[in-house]
Amino acid sequence: MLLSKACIYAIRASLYIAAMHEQQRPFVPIREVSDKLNLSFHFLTKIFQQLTSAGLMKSYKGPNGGIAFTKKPAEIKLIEIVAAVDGLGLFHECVLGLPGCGKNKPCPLHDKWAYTREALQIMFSSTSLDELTSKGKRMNLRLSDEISMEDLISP
Amino acid sequence: MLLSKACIYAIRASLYIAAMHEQQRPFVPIREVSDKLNLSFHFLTKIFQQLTSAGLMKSYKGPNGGIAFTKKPAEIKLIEIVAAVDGLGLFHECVLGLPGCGKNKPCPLHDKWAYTREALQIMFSSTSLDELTSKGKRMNLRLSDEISMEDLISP
DNA sequence: AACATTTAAGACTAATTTGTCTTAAATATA
DNA sequence: TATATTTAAGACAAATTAGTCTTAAATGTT
Ligand code: SF4
Ligand code: SF4
Repeated sequence: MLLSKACIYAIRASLYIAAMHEQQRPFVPIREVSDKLNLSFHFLTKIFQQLTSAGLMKSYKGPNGGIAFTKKPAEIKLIEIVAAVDGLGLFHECVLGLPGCGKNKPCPLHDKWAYTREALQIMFSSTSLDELTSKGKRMNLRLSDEISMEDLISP
Repeated sequence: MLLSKACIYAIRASLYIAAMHEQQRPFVPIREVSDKLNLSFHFLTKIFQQLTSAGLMKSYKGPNGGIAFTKKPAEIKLIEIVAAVDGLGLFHECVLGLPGCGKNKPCPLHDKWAYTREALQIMFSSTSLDELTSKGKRMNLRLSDEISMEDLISP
């Protein structure tokens, strides 16, 4: 699996929150996200704690509280979420799990892997949340096996 | 992590066996592989069982026994090993873990992911074992944090 | 036949990831 | 102040992956 479950959930949840952000609802309660996306509330809470401690989100307790991004969704790239949850190893490490990739003489797999690894990195670092949410309303970005971005146009 | 540990070990071990194959030693004892590559003998045994039951390898018991490929290393692509151990999900499934990728309207991530996913698939399906072992002798393909392909030229 | 070598199979343990639950702290509102 | 809402933190449990161990079966050698 490319991304851990926690990381996948983090991205899906981020897309939901980005969509709410566009509707002038910066702080979204975690419970709402977990309900809508059919994710475990407590598990999601822990995931969001990773995102907040990475500086990507801020939280507010109490009624009308919730979590919100610290930047506009247009400025948040998917790779920041991946980095906060799974780390950046995928984009730097050896596909065969050996230490010190490409440090000395590169191996014969290296060129191919380095190319593919960079394609991965480019994909995650060139895609912003708002790009997906705005396109998602037209293009059927699903956030769970039940709901699409389209369903979120009016909450 | 892109590939499971089992899958990584399978590839490393396959490269070792392919190198031995080129030296006219088709059947290699699992113990030799686990010793040289510093892998758990029993764990590796189970991994090889997956490869044999997938038809990729054959085994022979008793003295001078071991395991060997059923085809020449030139004809074995890395993706066959990945398929036998981790399956082909990586090359077909949604990066966000949602079912039915691209079935209905594709999502906005789809084009990017489909491209990257195909790059992965091409990398594994265009690379054969002998390509790595023969280049590996010149180019420093490591099989563990200790051993390079170069070290295997004379056993 | 007896013995040593080697893979097969499966039970078992350990580590990691995933998910649940409880309690505490912060905040808003009445 | 009392109460309801919400995140924080951490203990706990379940599931998956990784790794170990024991016994059996097959094969070659003496
Ligand atoms: S050079 Fe190739 S095998 Fe060596 S560490 Fe990098 S990707 Fe892995
Ligand atoms: S279209 Fe995109 S989000 Fe939808 S299943 Fe495929 S990769 Fe995943």
